[in-house]
Amino acid sequence: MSKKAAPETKATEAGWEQSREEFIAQWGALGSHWGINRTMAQIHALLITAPAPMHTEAVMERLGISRGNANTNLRELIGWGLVRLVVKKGERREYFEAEKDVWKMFIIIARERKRRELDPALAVLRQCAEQTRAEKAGPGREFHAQMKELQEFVEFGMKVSDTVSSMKHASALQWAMRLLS
Amino acid sequence: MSKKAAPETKATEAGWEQSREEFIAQWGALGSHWGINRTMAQIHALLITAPAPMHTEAVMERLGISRGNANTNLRELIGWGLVRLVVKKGERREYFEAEKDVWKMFIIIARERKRRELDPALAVLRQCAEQTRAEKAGPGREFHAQMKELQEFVEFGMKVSDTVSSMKHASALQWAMRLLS
DNA sequence: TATTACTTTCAGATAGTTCTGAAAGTTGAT
DNA sequence: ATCAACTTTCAGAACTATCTGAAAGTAATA
Repeated sequence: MSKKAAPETKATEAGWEQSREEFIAQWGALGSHWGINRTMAQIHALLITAPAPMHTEAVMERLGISRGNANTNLRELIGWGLVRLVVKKGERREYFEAEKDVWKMFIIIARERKRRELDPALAVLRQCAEQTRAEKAGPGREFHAQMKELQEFVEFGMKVSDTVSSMKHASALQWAMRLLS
Repeated sequence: MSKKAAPETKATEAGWEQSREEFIAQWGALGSHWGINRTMAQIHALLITAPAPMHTEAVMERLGISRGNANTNLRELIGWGLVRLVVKKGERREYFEAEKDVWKMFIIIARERKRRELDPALAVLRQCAEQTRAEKAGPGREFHAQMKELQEFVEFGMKVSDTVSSMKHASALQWAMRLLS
């Protein structure tokens, strides 16, 4: 009875484990739409629903993926700050644990997406606006105006995003409540 | 002098056309990070900076892409509502024109992303929360709580997004200003 | 120093996405 | 009904992203 799995891990819980399976699979599929790769999203889903930290081997087995794949995507998740490395004393291998607080997750993802999607866009817009500043009339002027407008819009959006993501959950909630009412 | 291009289209404007080239190329590259395909983003960039509506042939030539590709992506852009079909009387072929208002563009994109990214996520969460409602204790209960929490968070975010994207530009601006100060 | 228990890397394989171009379809004019 | 001018479709080609697995790397222990 003590050879492989922990005593209560397999027998009792068919119920929620089945939902969990579903959640992992679907979350993975959604990852694609979110610009996150499928495996990474699946590992994330697996870890946020894990009752305890898991090691690489366990992740590999649970999702049926290769060691290389598991390793790369775990590192990537750590890079995002969505997963932490946990060392258990007396153990060599590394365990992984996901950030479970929803608001923190949201902020992390929002920041990262801003960095990857908005920052480079802004750079392009600024450059284009700059280069055409001298245009005095005609389509050149129009183009300049448009780049400028886009640039300002993006900058504005970024400010809003920064403000929100530096709020504590409670104050964000309060603020949003006011908006909705 | 009247055979092909409008009189001032080619001679004067090397300057802004070069920036425009840059904008189109970079915007296309960014499209990938945005979950939009490169060609679609390029066509969009081309059209929002076009002084006048363009037809398929012109788009193909300007971007060096095939007819099939141009056609498919133009339709897709129309599907998003980012591009309108324009018919010129006395002409058979279809011209295309992009929505240039930044706020309108933003709303269209926000709605579409919500539809593609949030709606399906919500469906998964609801289902998972529902299926584990009966869990009374242990990891199953934890899982249920987590799905519920995520579900509520997403629902809340959707409400905020709906509220914002039904605002007129001016009131959104005013609202955001208050937030930032 | 050698061994063991892990982690990391990366070349090539696989899977997924996008593009081409030619053929088929449509529409309006004659 | 036929034609010319366009638009749409789609099978296969080209490209891109992701994954595998085995080899190389690392670090603790004896």
